[in-house]
Amino acid sequence: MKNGKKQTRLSGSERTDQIYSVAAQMICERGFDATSMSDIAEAVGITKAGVYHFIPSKKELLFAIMSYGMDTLEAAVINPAREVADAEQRLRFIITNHSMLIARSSTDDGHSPVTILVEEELGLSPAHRRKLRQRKRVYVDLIRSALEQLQADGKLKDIDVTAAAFSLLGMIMWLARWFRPDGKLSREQVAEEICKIAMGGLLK
Amino acid sequence: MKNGKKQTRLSGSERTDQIYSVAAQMICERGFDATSMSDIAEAVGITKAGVYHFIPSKKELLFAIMSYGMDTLEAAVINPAREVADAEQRLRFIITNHSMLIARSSTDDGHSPVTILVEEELGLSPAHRRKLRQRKRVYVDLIRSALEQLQADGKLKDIDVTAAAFSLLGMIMWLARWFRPDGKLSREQVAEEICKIAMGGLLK
DNA sequence: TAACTTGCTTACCGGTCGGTCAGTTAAGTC
DNA sequence: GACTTAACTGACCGACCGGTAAGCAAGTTA
Repeated sequence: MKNGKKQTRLSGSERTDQIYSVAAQMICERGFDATSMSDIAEAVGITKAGVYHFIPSKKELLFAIMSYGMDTLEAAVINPAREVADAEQRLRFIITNHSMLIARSSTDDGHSPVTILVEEELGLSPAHRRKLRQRKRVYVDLIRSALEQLQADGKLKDIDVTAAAFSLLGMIMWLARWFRPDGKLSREQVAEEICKIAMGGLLK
Repeated sequence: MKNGKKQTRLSGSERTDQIYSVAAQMICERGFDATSMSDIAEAVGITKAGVYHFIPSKKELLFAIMSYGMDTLEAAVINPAREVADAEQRLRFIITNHSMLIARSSTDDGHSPVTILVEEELGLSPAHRRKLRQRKRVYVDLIRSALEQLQADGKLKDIDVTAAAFSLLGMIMWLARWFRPDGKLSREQVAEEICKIAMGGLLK
């Protein structure tokens, strides 16, 4: 111990959790390439080699963080949505809850693992990219099937279902780029606005 | 000349144009960080030092490419839109033409300078970022003012204008992520679909 | 107390990055 | 053919990257 920095030794799982958490925050704020393993190590308070005692590689780290983002989305939006029987209510649920999730994790200069799901695909290996894409496809299919059901019920406007599904997602994901928690609209309000606009554009 | 590669000497402006064009394509396809100056040099057919004879730095290169993307957007969408007197028609013009522009430059694995305007902000210096943000703000203000005019005319639904403007942009920008020229919808069709969905969500 | 495990450090590796510099070579001009 | 200009090369630089090997030191177990 040469300087005043705290030198607390942590248990393996504690340290691992801390590394993932710190790395997630840094990567979301500054980008994957702009965040070096030494940066992460310094922020955690140990050496780079110390980090590699717990983490196999930088790519695995990114994959784990993005998987965590997907886990969050599934837990907060996708799985609960499946419990909603009515198609229109299910769609409303998806829009508002996903919007809230994005808005909740937006800060002034950083994003959460839920939002970098989209941005850092280039850093992944082909195998990892394939896995995450598949999970995303499940989500898109959930939205599309809700739209198709509405179409079958004659409630949908005369629009292409695919274009509708992705336009919906675009509105929601774009939130991360402009929403500010200290703005004039609260998280709840902005989620409500997006739901209004989207449902107005889709339903007859 | 050691191998069979062509060794045509070009004039300064020709070479400069070629470098910008090749670099733009590569950076859009593979990302800014994943494209090294040596990669660009090799693709152009000269040495890295040769590239630096025409280009001051990598950051300037990125800024120039993104500025070009913004130029394109202004020429194809923003400036012509100002000539449309009716607010509703102006909004329709913006949506369809911006969508067409995005769709036109989407390929299977690459994007054009118009689409990376969004993705590679992190690679810019603060001063450059500020300049581009200001140009983007002008565009957002154009959309917002059209919406406000519609609101004053009582044609707009009861929605927040800011949320509406950004939702619109989200739908359009997201196109770059899912539209494929070989898909079942043509560029014109997809632009029309987005216009329908958006206008349906915004207008009474 | 001795053996073992494990959290962690110091020192280092090969490789690549953006960028520079001192020249070399081709083309244009007089 | 001499001179100038400008396109371009080859060799190199320091910095930093992701990742590793060997060993130390603190806690656990026998």
